[in-house]
Amino acid sequence: MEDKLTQAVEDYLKAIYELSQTEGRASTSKLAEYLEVTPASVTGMIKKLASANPPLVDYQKHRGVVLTEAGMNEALETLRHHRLLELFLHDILGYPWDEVHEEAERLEHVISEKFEERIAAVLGNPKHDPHGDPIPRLDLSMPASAETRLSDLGKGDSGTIKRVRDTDADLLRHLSDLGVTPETQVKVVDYSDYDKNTHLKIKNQDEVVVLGQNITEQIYVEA
Amino acid sequence: MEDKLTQAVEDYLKAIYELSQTEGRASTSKLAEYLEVTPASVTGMIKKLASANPPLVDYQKHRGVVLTEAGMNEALETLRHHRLLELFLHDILGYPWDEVHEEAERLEHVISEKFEERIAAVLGNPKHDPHGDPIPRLDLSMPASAETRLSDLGKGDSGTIKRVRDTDADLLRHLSDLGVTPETQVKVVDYSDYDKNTHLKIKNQDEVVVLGQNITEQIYVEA
DNA sequence: ATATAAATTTAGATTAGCCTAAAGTTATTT
DNA sequence: AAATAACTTTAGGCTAATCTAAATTTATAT
Repeated sequence: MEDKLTQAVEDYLKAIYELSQTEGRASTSKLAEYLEVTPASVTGMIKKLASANPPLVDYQKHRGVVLTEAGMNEALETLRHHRLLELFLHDILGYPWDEVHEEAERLEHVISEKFEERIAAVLGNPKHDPHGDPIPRLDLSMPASAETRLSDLGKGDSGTIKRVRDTDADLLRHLSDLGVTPETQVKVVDYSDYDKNTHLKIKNQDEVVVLGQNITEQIYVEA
Repeated sequence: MEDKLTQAVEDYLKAIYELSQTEGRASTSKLAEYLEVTPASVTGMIKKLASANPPLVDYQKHRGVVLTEAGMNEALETLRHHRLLELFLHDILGYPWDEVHEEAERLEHVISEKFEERIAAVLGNPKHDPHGDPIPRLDLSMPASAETRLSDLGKGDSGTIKRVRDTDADLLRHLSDLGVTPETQVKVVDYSDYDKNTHLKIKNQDEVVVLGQNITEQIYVEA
C-alpha cells in the first residue's frame, strides 16, 4: 500500500486538487482537458486511484471524483514540491518569472524529501511562490492567501497585487512587461461595463494599463 | 530521429560509457549486473540502441557494444548533468558527500539545458565534482584528471588524493570518516604484499589508516 | 573433439499509461 | 416523453521496459 506514486498519478491528483478548488469536484472531461489526455484515459486512471490502497479518490460513475484524505495529502505534498521549486528556480538560480512553472513541473516528481527540506531552508521556509501562490507547509497546512479577484474591484478601489495564476507563461510575460507583479499597489481608475475592461493605475508609473476580464479574473489582490 | 531519449536509454548509455572506460567494450552480462536488470533485458535494449537513427551503439551479437559518436555525445551530456548536479547538491544545498550520487541519478534525466547552464554559472564552470570526477565541458570535451591509482603507489611514495569512485555511498562515508577526501595529501608508509594492504599517513593526522586493495583501486592520486 | 560451463539471445508475458472507436448514460430541449 | 446533445465508460490495441524460461552460441577443459 505504501508504494511510491508514479508521475502520472501525482499529476492526476494535483489536477483534481486544482479543479476541485473552483468546481468542488473534478469531472472526467475537465480532467481530460486539463491534463491533455482523452476522457477514456482519465476514466482508466480514476478507477486505479479509487481502488488503490488506501483509496486516493472517491469515485462515482458519471459523477467525477473528489480527493480522499490520503489523496489530498499526496496532492499537497506534490504542490509543496512544485511551489518551493518555483521559488528556488526564481530566487536562487535566477529564472525569469514565466519560466519557472515548466521546469518545476518536471522536477517536482523527482526530488527527495531531503531536497525539499534543503531548498525550504535555503529559502527561509517561505509562504508564497513567485506568482504569490501559497506554499503548503511541512505539515501540509495552507498559509492564508488573497481570495479577492482584481475583477471584483470597482472603480476607485485600491489594492495590492498578491497572486497571479501561473499556468500561462505568455500571460506572465505580458503582465511582467506591464509592471503587474505581486506586491505592486494598484488603483482601478475606470471600468467599462460594455467590454468589461479594467483601467488600472500602477503606483509609481504614469501610463494606465487596460486589462480584460479574462485577465483580471486570474489576478488576486488584497484591499 | 531527434526524439528525446527516455531515462532508461540515458542510463544504458551512461553505463556503457562507464564500463568502456575500463573494459574497452561493454558486455551484456556486465551491463546487466551494473544496471541491475536481467541479461535478457539488456539484449532487448541494446538492439533498440543499435537500430536507432542515428545508431547509438555498435553491436555485434555475443560480443557486446561500443558507443558510436552519437551515443558518446548523449552519454557525456548526461554525465555532465550528473556531475554538475552532484557539485551543486554538495556546495549549494549542503548535501554530504555520500548522498549526492543518488539524488543526482534521478535529477540528471529531468533538468533542462537552462538548469544545466544556471548551475554551471552559479558554480563557476567547475572542472570536477565532489568526488574529483571530471565534469565534461559544455562542448563535451573532458578536463584532464588523475589516472594514477593509489594502489599503484609503493612504500615511501607520496601524493594528493584527487578522485574517489562515487558509486558506493558506504565506502564514501567510510573514507570521509578516515579523512581520505580529494586534495588531502598522503604518504604510503607501508605496504603488505601478503594481504595487499596499504598503510597510509594522512597529512595533519596522527593515526595511520590501513586500506585494502579493493579500496585503493577506487582512489586516484596525483604524485 | 566432445562434453560441460558460461554467456547470450529468443520467445512469450506483464505492467503502466496512453490511444481510438463503439456503446452506454445523463441532461436538455422541444 | 422522445429526440438530441453532451458526457462517460467499455473494449481492444499500442509502446516502452521489464521479467522468466527455454534455446542457442561461445569458451573451456578434458
